[in-house]
Amino acid sequence: MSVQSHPGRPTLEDVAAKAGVSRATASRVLNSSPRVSPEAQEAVTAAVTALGYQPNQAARALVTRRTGAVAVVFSEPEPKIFADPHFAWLIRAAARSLADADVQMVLLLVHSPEDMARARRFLAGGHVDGALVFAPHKGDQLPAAARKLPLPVVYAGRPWGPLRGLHLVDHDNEGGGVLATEHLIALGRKRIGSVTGPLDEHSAVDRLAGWRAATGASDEDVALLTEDGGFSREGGKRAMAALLARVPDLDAVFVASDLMADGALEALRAAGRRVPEDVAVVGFDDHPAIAPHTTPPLTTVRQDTGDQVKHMVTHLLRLLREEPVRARREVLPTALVTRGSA
Amino acid sequence: MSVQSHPGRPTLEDVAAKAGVSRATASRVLNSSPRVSPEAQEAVTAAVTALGYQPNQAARALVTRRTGAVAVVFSEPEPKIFADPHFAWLIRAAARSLADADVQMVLLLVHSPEDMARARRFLAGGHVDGALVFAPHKGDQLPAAARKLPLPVVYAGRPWGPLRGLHLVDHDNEGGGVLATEHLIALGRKRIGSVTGPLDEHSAVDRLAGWRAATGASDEDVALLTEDGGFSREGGKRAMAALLARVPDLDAVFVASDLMADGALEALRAAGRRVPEDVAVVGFDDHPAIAPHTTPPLTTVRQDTGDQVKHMVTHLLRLLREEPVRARREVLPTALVTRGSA
DNA sequence: GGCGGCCGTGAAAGCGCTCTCACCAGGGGC
DNA sequence: GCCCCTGGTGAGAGCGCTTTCACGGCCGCC
Repeated sequence: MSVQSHPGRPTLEDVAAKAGVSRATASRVLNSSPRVSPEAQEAVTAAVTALGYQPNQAARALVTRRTGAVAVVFSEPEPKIFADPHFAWLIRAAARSLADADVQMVLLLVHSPEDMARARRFLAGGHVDGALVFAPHKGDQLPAAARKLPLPVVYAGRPWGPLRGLHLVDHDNEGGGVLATEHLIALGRKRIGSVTGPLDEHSAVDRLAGWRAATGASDEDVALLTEDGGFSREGGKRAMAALLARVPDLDAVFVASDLMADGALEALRAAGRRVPEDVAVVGFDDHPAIAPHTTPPLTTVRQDTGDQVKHMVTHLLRLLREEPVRARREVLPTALVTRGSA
Repeated sequence: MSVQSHPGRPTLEDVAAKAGVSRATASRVLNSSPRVSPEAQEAVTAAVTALGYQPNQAARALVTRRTGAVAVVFSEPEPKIFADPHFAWLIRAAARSLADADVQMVLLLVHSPEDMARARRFLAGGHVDGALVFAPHKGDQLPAAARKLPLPVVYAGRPWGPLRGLHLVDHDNEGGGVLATEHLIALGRKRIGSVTGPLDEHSAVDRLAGWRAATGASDEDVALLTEDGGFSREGGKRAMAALLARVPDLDAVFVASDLMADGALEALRAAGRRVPEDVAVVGFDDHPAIAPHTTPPLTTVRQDTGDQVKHMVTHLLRLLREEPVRARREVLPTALVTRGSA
């Protein structure tokens, strides 16, 4: 004989009745409030399992003003999201970190102005408690729009525009660039070029800055020795070919992403240059699906993307709980991983 | 002077007050109920914009018993989700289709038994109105678990286990396999092999069945002329190499995915075979990031993944609205796309 | 002119939960 | 012996919305 007199999912009322306590006490047990007697605790727990009770999220959200969901927003032109395995990686890392924290992940992919409007509406609509935003490109409207929202946001990397008040988790891209380039210098290389990412992304700018700091390159050097590879495999190939044509005596290159480095290696093969004998190559990312599998295996700068996302999630959860955060901006270290290419 | 006397987001009450109507009428306008006078309509709309009103989802969900969210579940071993661009494509297609329908997408990635338990709990928890499930592997517990839930679910492709009562959108994989193989036969090829996907996926089994139907292969032929490439680039390369070693006079091969075909082409190059002169190759997927860019460009069987996901979403939404669905199972057509490889 | 019907509207119930507040024991301090 | 405090509990308000129900006014019909 069931305590429920009505159909459908059991409510807290049903649980309370079955446990012989009030709804308030049942609620206290569910939210593990300290002031509940062991007996009540046990009775309620038993009733919950017996009834297969699941709290109604909507009702809970209505009173707590918490949805238990977080948006993960990628603002990136369409093709990128397919071609670059980095994104799959980021999405997966976010899914895992958020699942571990028992918050649900609502994925927003922003490709067009309409998508932007929709995302803005969505974020303003109170569907989520906070957001993780990946919007690296210069001119992206999202960060500006997001900061008007009364919604905690943590950025991946440094977005463009004023940083004041923003929370972000970045990697030490410049430091990584220095690491890569100094490694090449230590190998005795003299003509060191760089295939850069698109310079409308801070990460690309910073990695280039690292190369420049280590080489002490002049403006003319930069124009001569660097080429934008757009963070794509094809772009890396094209940029490498261009660099070789312009600087035939190039003996090393710092390529600002593993995906581009894979393309660059192809271009070097096509040009008949041996790696690392003729040209040493250092990548960036230490992407597990790329760096160990290139020919030769790629020496690269390791950045732990999973770790970055984990930090972002931790940071956001702290903001949601209104706990003090150590710093608004976290910068994670990078490290050199030596393999065959340099 | 604001009508609101309290801080925070405006409520429907505020809108109603500002528009000079009751909360009920304001609600009717928001839900575009037919029986509202034009004046009331206008007044409410004006008040909404003036106040920047956004309905509280939780409150709405509480009474309508609708969350406005749908889960998208991928049950797939971990490495796959990185390496295969197909997934990024699926995720993007789902994001777009769901966004168009104004429902939010909650992404669930299931890699481990713990993930499974969590996903099950989540789906049972009433967080979402329905689910799109991608769980192609034999032995996956998810479909069995999901069918116990009082939750509309639409599957991508044919899951294993009893199909009774399941809603799914599949591609005509067998028909595609026939198409590919008959094309090779029409080219006059005599020794036609196949690199298959993992045979714990129905799509792989069906594509192989298509090849078999077209070639009329015996069981011994199957053992000799086919090799599992695991739907990965590396696997395709390895399987192709094995096939070449076993059947030196092979003059054509149907490779059951573009990613594997890319690997197979590499293996053929390494073995010094010309494509299509010595060995003709037909892939499967017509993946836009792969098929047009292989060397030579890949002749392949087109399946429109975006379309599949769109059908899944439409089907699910129909289920959610409790509208009649034409059929529980939809099978989308495939078509041959001729490029350079065959 | 009277009446039924329909249209637009508002009052109010209630969705399932959390949390404040009040209450009641019981124990310890004076 | 009285009071205060503390730990456990329950009654009930209220979160913001949808939706039922009842009501008043207007039209058209006989």
